[in-house]
Amino acid sequence: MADKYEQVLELAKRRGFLWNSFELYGGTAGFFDYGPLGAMLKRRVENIWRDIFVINEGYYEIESPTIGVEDIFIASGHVGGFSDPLTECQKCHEPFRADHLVKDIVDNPDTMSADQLTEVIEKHNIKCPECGGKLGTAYEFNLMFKTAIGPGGKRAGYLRPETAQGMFVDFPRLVKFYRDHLPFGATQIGKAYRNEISPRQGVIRLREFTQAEAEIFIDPRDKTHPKFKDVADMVMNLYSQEGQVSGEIKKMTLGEAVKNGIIAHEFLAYCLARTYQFLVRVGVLPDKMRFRQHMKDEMAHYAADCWDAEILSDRFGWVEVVGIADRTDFDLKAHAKQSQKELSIYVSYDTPRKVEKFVIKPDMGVLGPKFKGKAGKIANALKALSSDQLSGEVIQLTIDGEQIEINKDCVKFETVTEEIHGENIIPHVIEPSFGIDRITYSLLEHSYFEEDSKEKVDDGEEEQEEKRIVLRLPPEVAPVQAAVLPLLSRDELIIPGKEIVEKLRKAGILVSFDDSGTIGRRYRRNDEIGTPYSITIDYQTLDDGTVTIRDRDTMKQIRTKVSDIAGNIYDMIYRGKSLDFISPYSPLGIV
RNA sequence: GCACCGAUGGUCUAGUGGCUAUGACUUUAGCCUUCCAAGCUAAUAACUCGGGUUCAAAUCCCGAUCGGUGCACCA
Repeated sequence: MADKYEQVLELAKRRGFLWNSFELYGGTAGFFDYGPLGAMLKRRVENIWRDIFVINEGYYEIESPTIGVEDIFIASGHVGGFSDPLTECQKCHEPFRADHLVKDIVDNPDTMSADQLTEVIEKHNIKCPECGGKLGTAYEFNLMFKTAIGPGGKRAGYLRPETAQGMFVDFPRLVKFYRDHLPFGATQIGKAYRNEISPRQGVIRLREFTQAEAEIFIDPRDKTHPKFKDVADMVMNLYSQEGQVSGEIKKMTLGEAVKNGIIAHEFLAYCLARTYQFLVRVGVLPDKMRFRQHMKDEMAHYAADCWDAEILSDRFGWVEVVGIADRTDFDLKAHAKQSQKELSIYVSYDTPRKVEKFVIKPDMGVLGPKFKGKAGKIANALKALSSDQLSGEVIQLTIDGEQIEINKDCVKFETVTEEIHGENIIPHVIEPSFGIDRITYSLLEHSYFEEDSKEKVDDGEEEQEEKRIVLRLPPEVAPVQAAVLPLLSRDELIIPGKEIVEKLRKAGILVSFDDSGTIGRRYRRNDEIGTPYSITIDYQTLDDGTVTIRDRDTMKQIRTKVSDIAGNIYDMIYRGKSLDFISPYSPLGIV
């Protein structure tokens, strides 16, 4: 029994959406090509993402290299944490974590190299816990693809396992670009790479995949969102930590969810809303979508809250397609530590704070000439003293082992009240991270419909049902936006058809032309790839300059003037107008 | 990575240790055709790869690759 995945993938393969990569050479698991229609579809999905996050939210897109230097991934934890030392039983071939096997024997197995672990295993004669067989040499399996930068292989480079680090690394530049104001965000759409041990599930788990990520830097003291009120009434399927215990998905508004503490704060909830809008706009069915909160033990230790957008797929069940996390200041702190640079931003207080401060002012006019080269050190030593120590007639100091006496006249001190206007803080990061490939696949699956066509052919003995395959893609993401079809394959219809093609192309519409076979067949061919509108040229076109536009989903047709079609098609694709809102052409001016 | 199952034109599939390896759909060219795939004529196109057994292998055996399923893995 063919399931939907099989049906969708068969269509995707046949019509040029998705192909297994390197098929010519036998293929390799974990890699997919986007064919002509798939690449266009994916690009349109990405552009809608840009429209929402870059244009509307104002989080500019950057582009950083797909190869990163080692320091980045030491800081991010991918070099250490993204790999595990494995050892395999030689007899039953079961793999085990080498460090786990020796943890009762040595103190810090997780800091040991694979060679050291092998040594320990051999010395203590550790056997396979499953079958008692001999264990093989331990090796590190890191999920990052490693390469060498430059000749000699001295400098390690890694293909990035996520795009996020690019935004973190550029943080100081971004702060300047956004002129020292929080919140701000930067986004990136690009490839990431993970050398999965055994990728399965087709396009769901890839070794090379496209991420669209936003890193939004916010003030940790204020996690509200100015536009939250616009989305507070949106109803979502929320599968919270509690809900997962009781197995209950709750429909509720985002306003309620924040108020009841189910979602940690407004900013995160706002990101959920935008994610929902994005997914629906590209063609994911709202009923087959939910937001699942990470359980406490599932969440990274530093994360304040984390929600995944999940999409229901026929074969794979609920598939994570987006992760939305409050990563706090973890990433910036990690890079600050690794790079030895301060990664913070100055923020002003609403009202300046008054702080009492004890100020010591050594009189350099006296100290300088008297102590010459030592004057600087003496001044610093004086500044470190407390008011008690400064209160005597003579102050005793030890500088470089030498006793020095300073007259109290040489140093002034006082308590002053200072106004502090702000401070350097490390922003928190809200990170919505989208798996574009999974989303693209999901919307294909959600758009895929097989319909029984109304006519059944009675073939004498057996009755055959004719089915129509339709991809009900939102017009905005459909790769081919309109098809121009002469009713009959005759020059007098083909020539005006080709003129219409040119006209639509000039209007920026991706259009195909097809004059082969019967008209019905051509409609079906276009239904199958999701072309939303078909324009048919018939003999009336020659008389009065009108054509019909056929709607993919309803199969309804409407007649309109050739001079109007570019505008009409554009409005229907990009402005959400439906066929019903196009005024039909009538020679008498009567509708 | 382990175990089990599978792999035949673009798609779905028939088949057998032995002549030019089925069929349907698709596609292409042409005919026909005034609106929803099924008319006519023709054409293109396949046994996953490597090794072995054999006079002969797409078929049997072994291995690899890819795909599916279960286990492990999925920061």
